[in-house]
Amino acid sequence: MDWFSDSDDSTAGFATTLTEWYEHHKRDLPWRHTQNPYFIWLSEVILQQTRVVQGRPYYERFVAAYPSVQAMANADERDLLRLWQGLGYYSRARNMHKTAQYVAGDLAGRFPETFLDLLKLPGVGAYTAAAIASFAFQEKVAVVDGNVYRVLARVFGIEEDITTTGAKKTFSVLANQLIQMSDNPATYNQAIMEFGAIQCTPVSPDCLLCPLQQRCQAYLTGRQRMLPVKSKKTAVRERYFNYIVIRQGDRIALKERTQKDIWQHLYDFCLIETEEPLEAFRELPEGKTLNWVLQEGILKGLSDERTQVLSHQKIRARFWLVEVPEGRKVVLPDGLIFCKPSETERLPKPILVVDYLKSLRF
DNA sequence: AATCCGGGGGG
DNA sequence: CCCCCAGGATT
Repeated sequence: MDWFSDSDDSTAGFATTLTEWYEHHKRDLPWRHTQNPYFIWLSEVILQQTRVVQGRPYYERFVAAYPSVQAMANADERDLLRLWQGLGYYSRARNMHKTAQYVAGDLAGRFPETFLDLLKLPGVGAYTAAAIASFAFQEKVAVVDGNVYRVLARVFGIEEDITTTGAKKTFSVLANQLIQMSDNPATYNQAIMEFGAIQCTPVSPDCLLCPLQQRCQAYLTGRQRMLPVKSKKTAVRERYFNYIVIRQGDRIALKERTQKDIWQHLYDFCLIETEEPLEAFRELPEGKTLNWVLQEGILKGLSDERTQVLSHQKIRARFWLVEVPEGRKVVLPDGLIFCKPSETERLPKPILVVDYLKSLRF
């Protein structure tokens, strides 16, 4: 399909209009004051599937903690994950560390400078490679993110399902045709994303004050709400987490999550997952060592159900607080280790666990 | 091509 | 309740 067929003039102004809009409406964001690829890369990884307001404070903390790619390469991965705590999609932090070590160790601290070379970095896909290539190195390659899908789908009236491979190709080709009309690819890329985030929002876009109103197919046909087309709804699976919080004195037993599951390499408590909710302490399945802990321990509390919703799962968790008398020699089940409060604080944990620990102090 | 991977905020 | 966010890796 040729999106330019009827009028070259109307689309020629697209990049210009967006760029002008951007100069008047852009937010003042810290990563917009640098062309250093390290900071650009850091901001883009943080902002993957993450709103600016949520990611920004993390960006500030990462810049302060790791002012250079060498500093990040030398960091302990656990500390990186701890700083990432609460952002989600934790493999991003681990891929970020791998890339930092590769750039610092094998490339003498110099980031790759082209889209194709950037694409080879762990955790850097088509979007992030385009962002770095254009923002840091002025390469004329279009970013295609959720904002771009929405803006292009509406302005050009594209009804392809954005979850399909064919549509991704369509949008990428169009976006790269459009960026050719701009003499400043970095600003243009920023502009179209900012426009999607502020003006052409998913629900109730501000069409009445939109500079593209009269050439927006969605507006002209009243289909803003229908575009972009996105078919697949994620199925959410329910899971029941029964946490045994073993405490002796001020120490609590924690365990690294190493299995192929959510929250990989984060720390939580002794976990017994069941197909159905458990209502009573005695219903817990018995493991040999755990059984001993439960026999010798004293049940100090059972929390109400807490839920944590993930993109594909809904976790329903209850916490059994079990106190083991001090001075008692305890053999903890599989992989659990007693941690002092300062150690516990230092380890990366799911928000579900962080919130429970906060409640324990009161 | 499908599925998985977090957490939060807005309507 | 629903949507989706400056996506990427794995299967």
